Amino acid sequence: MSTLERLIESTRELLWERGYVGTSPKAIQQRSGVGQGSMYHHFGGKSDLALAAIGRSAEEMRAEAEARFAAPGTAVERITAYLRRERDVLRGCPIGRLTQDPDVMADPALRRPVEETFAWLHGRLAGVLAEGRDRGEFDAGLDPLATASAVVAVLQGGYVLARAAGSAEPFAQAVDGVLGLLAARIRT
Amino acid sequence: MSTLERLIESTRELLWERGYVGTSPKAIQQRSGVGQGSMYHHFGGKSDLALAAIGRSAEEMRAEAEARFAAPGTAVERITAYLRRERDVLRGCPIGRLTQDPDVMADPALRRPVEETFAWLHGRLAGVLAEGRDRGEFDAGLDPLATASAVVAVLQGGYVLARAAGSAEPFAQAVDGVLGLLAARIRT
DNA sequence: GTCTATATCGAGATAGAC
DNA sequence: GTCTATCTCGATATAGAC
Repeated sequence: MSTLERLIESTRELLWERGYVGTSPKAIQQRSGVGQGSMYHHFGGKSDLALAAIGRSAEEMRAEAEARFAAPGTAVERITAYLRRERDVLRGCPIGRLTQDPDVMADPALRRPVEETFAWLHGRLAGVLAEGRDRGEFDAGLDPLATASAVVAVLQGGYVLARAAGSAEPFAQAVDGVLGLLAARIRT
Repeated sequence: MSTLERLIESTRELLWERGYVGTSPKAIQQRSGVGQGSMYHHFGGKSDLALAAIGRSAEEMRAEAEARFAAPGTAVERITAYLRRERDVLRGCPIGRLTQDPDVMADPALRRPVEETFAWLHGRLAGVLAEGRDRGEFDAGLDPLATASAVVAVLQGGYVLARAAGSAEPFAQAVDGVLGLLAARIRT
């Protein structure tokens, strides 16, 4: 892996584990095995590194979601596949966790990818739900926008509950919970 | 307000705004107006202050929730009141945000109140849902444990979405979403 | 109880040699 | 491009006077 690549990946991991405030340039150098001078040659500083790392996480998150949304199947099947996809629950969401980082939210450049990723996700999920409703899979009273927000929130909140409990179980239970509620809206 | 009180309150606010890693003893002294020597006289250090502050937040969170759960009304009415209660959405949850703090989760003493608060909340909500189901308010297929997890997750995830968007709207939408799904399980 | 002085270490860079 | 030296602050205390 190239020096540049190792810097971005190490920053990504550290932001994921410790957040922006909790990540130091020195820690990035140690994890990547890249020297001080080299790091500052490739990047302007901590925020510059973070921008590259966040961009990559956002891209990956969208690709993972899109793969499920674009797959064949009913709306519920695709949403179920999205929610139940394999993931390291206790690690949490690399983008969602940044939301709690005051220095990230205070910097427009770092904040934009966070905002855009969730806006895209919400819109895409609402689209899948609207499509399902229009095809007659759901009863006509289902609200695609509100339901999409609830689904995304269950994911993000599921991570919180899992970390609080030190176990992936609350996450799985929360996902089961929304899917159970959603199943009741399927037209028979 | 007493010196001790000001220290705890200032720590509580700072943990809420900036997390444990992002809060320094100096910042606590400045916000509280308490001097260095005085602070270290009353508390052993940063983690000791945090323990007192977290304990207070946890207590408050439970009291706020219990007030809604113990009120008169149907299960859905009480859960609606809990979810729609007035709150400063963009500030987020003082306990949930700690979940993203590696130094909090690594310290058993700081972690315990976080874990216990969510365990209590989940159990209490599941109890309200089970009671509603047993009274015939819901259809018998409703799963109280999974639904309770989903409801708590929507709250915690709603904060994440709101902060990402810089607006309280996604939170309200997510709450509307679960309540809309839950409403469909009410026996007519 | 509260204050000021002092100490150690890491954060976050910049400078210039190689 | 990479390395080492150096710099300035702030984080997090401890010590001892008042």
